[in-house]
Amino acid sequence: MDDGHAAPNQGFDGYREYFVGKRQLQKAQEDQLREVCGARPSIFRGCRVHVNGRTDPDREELRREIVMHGGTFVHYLARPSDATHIVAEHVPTAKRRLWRVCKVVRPAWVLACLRSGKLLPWQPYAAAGTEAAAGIVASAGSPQGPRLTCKDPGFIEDFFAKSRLHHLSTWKAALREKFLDRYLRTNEGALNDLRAPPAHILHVDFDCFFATVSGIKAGYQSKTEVPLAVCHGGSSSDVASCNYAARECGIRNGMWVSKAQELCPNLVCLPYTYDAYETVSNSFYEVLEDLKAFDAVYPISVDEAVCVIDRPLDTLSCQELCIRIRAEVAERTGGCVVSIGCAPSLVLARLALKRAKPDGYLVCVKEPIKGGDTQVVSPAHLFETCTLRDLPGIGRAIAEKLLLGFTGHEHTIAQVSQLFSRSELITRLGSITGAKLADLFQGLDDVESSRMLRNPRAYFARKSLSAEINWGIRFDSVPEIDAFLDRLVQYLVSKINELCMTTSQIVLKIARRSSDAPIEPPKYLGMGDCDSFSKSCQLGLATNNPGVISAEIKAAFRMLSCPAKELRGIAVQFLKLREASTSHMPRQLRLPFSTIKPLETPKNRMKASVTELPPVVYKRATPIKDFFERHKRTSNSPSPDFTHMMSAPALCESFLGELPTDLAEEIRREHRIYQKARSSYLQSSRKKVETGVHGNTSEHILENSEILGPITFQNLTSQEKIKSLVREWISQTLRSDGPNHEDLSLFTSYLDRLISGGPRRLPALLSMARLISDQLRIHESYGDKQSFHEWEEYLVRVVLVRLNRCKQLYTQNVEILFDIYPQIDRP
DNA sequence: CTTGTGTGGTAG
DNA sequence: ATCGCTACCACACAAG
Repeated sequence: MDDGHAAPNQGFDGYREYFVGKRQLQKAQEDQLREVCGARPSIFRGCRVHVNGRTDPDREELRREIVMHGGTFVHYLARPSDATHIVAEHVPTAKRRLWRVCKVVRPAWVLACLRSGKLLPWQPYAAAGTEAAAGIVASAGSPQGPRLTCKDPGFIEDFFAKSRLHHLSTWKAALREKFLDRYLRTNEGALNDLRAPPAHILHVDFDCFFATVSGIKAGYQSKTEVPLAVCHGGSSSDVASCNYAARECGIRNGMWVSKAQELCPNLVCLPYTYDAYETVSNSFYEVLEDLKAFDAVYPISVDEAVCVIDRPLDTLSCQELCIRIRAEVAERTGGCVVSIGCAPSLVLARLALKRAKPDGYLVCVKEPIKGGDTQVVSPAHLFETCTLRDLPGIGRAIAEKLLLGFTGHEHTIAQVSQLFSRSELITRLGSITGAKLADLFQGLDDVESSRMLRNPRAYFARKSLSAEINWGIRFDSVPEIDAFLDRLVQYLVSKINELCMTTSQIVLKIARRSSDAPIEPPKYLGMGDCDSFSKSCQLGLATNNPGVISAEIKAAFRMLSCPAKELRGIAVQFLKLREASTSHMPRQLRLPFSTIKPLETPKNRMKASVTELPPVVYKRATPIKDFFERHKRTSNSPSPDFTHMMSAPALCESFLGELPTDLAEEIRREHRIYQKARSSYLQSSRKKVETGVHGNTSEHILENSEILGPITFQNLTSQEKIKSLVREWISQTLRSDGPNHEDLSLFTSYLDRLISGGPRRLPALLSMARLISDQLRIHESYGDKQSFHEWEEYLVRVVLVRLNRCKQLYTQNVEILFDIYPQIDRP
């Protein structure tokens, strides 16, 4: 095809002659080649090799190597059996059936044979599109186990292991943590005190990172002409990354493989190679470190960093540095290409990087010498050549708000900045976004980005932790979802424990199929068009306790009233993170006061004010968006009726007795969770009434304490007898179904009467809290898990909250550490 | 005015 | 088949 010299321009009659003549010429060339280098090992003896389509290395080079190493080159493949091996980057769809039994290999096979000096098995090099290639991928991935669904226990881990976006997020978080760790220990790798804007900023970024690295791993050169894409497979899988050869055909990241293959039938799909991405990324950051050229290196992502030089440097030195970085990275990463934008601000560096790609660098200076190097440009040049969307933080939605009907890719920054004044931007986009864009138009960094340079400690510090899954979510019933939520919470709790932190606000976010979306979207197991809803929940106390968190999340799911079958996505977020404990003891909850040691010295007072709990405020349960409207919308669906359950005081046990055991069990389980949702509503509204009516609660209670007699529980007055009753009650219910809700209310009201009894009743209250905690500790490894969680929740949400409230009423500056489950170790 | 919740957007 | 994550900011709105 592309055979150096074009076919002679002759008539139809001449073709046969031409081909015969050409074949003789080729034969002669090959004989000559063999003579010239006869001493080479005959690796390909007996092989008849045909090369199909565009390859890398190209057809001529492959031919030379095959012939020189004893093989026969088959120029024209009349029948598949004419060749023993077919070399191709991929199998064209048209040939797939014809070549089904052929050995179709990638050029990498030839290279590998040459390297090892012998004929290698062809199967590992099977070209994309062959059955052998599919077989290799499938068997290499997982050992043919049954595919996991979202109902299976290992689903979350399995999904995350394969999700590119999960990996990107995880890597980013790890890099930030690593940066912070080093910065806090040594102040190394960051600027000490950045008063003035730094002199030079280099934004360094790999060209199509995944595609290049996966390509190299599959035997392609980093700048191959072969169009490559990284994806999981099939037609509705996403192109995670494609190389520039593929982009020339119009293929874009995020596009579906089916669309990409329409645009470019030659496209070669490569599997993800997450390990290799990590390895290359590590080398990348090592290069930046080893260069010792920067005052700071800030991680942006696995394949992207911002390097800062805080001293004046002439333009030529900047260029030399860019060239050096590119060369070093290529050398240390098997040929990967990074592009670089160098400028006096983050925005300009970013724009310069955009224009530098692919495979280049660009230095932006205020006044470049006219007619000088093309790698040096002015800010104005960047504004005239970059589009609105190239600006950081300007995505689809914002661009469309400004340019109705356009995506923001059609207009240059210079054009758009002419169209809008600062105040117009603020009117259209809001005060902060508008002002930010106005600043960006001037080449000034926005506040948020420059915070990274000015205060990296705050910028990189983690403020939340979350996990979400919006693929493969297909449930039939709420208990299945409960089990999933339990696992998701467990996953997050192990993460938060690794961080040695606790959370006091959690959020459940769900995606629910839009009413006009089909049950099954075009993407296999995808979420399709969804509405999203969220419910947040204040915990009152910071905790890492999976039982407490799980119960809240499950209750929150009820509040969102989404029918199980409509659920398409689930997210759980931990907000308001705090350091777990200053004493490094696992799973301690701080209680508000102590009978052991009141703190009085000024020194202790100081300490107490630092570790003091935030005041516990019972939040009003806020009505969620369109709650009743949505409930109405779903009330004729099979989902349980939330408001009905809210008002139902108890289950009729005799009725339940008539039902099959598993069904009755399911109903009881449902009921328990609705009771939780209900009780949190009742408590919060009662609190609202109390604080609303009595301005000064403490005075009122102290007054009452004068007229109250002995405080009883179940007609018992003796503290010891009450305690042994409660001990028995807890121990029994832990081994069975958990505490009865009515019983809990009675006990709570006893606790409340103790509180109203004034400060002298506090030891009794504290002693009850200890008793519950002790019982939980004793029974933790036996008994029913669900019951345990219920008692645990009661302790944290009801008892501890009351103790905390008392602290505000009666005592100040007193604290103890209340060790609830000391035997549980944290990693 | 401040505060908090729920929703939406963006980046890599 | 296919793996549509996650941290963080900003806004609208409601409630005090």
